[in-house]
Amino acid sequence: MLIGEFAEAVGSTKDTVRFYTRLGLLVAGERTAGQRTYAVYDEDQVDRFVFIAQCKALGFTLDEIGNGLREHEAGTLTESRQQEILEAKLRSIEERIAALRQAEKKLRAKVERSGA
Amino acid sequence: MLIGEFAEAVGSTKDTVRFYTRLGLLVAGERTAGQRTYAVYDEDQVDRFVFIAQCKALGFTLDEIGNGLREHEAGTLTESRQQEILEAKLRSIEERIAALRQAEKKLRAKVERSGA
DNA sequence: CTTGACTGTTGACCATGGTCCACACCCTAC
DNA sequence: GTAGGGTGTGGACCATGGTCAACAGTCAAG
Repeated sequence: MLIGEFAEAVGSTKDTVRFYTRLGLLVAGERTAGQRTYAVYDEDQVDRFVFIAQCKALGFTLDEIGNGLREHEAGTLTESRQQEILEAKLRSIEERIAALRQAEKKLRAKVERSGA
Repeated sequence: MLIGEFAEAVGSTKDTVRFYTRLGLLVAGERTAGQRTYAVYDEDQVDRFVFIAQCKALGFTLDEIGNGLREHEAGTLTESRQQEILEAKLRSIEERIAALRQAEKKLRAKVERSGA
């Protein structure tokens, strides 16, 4: 399908799809028409887009997702490697939570001081 | 003092100080020399910079800090207003923590699924 | 009088994840 | 043949918080 239909199918926009394609997160086929070529996306790319969206929801950046997909393509994305990546992200999330908690604690102290 | 000394005093860089000054977070005096004027910072600005740094550590953006400082200058930054701002930030921090926790939960589920 | 240190202005650049715009081409329907 | 809808490319632009580089003026020391 062409980009418009694809974007519609995954609930995104053509611009975002082009952006992901430029980043190599999605792979488009080509259809020539006159002197022009149009990008064509198949069902695999729909799955891929859904996967990307899920990873994003888990806190991965597009860059990290791209690396993961490349590892997958290269065949180096073993179970243990996946485990490793997930756990690393888990740790970084925990770190961010801890940092926010620190700020929260300080804020609470301030609120109590000025509110008391 | 001139910008270099000031930046040194607050443990920052000249570029950052200029950046904050452009944003109106810091206010510089002027000293003319020849056809040029140099920015001059006094002790008040040191305190101000320290305050900004503390706010940043609490999770406020420079924009929010600027608004707070302007309210302070306008005399509308009452105790209750401060309380309000701190509590709003507290809420937004809690929201972010909750969002990260969601991601964490999903990640843990994934880790356990693939690890089991 | 020249060198070096300091400063100012302007504007580009970094990452992040897009969004939007103009311009040009393609195909179909009328 | 022309309008309308779709598409592609290139580039600008948004927020966020700076960072860096080029160019030019100032000032003190040697």
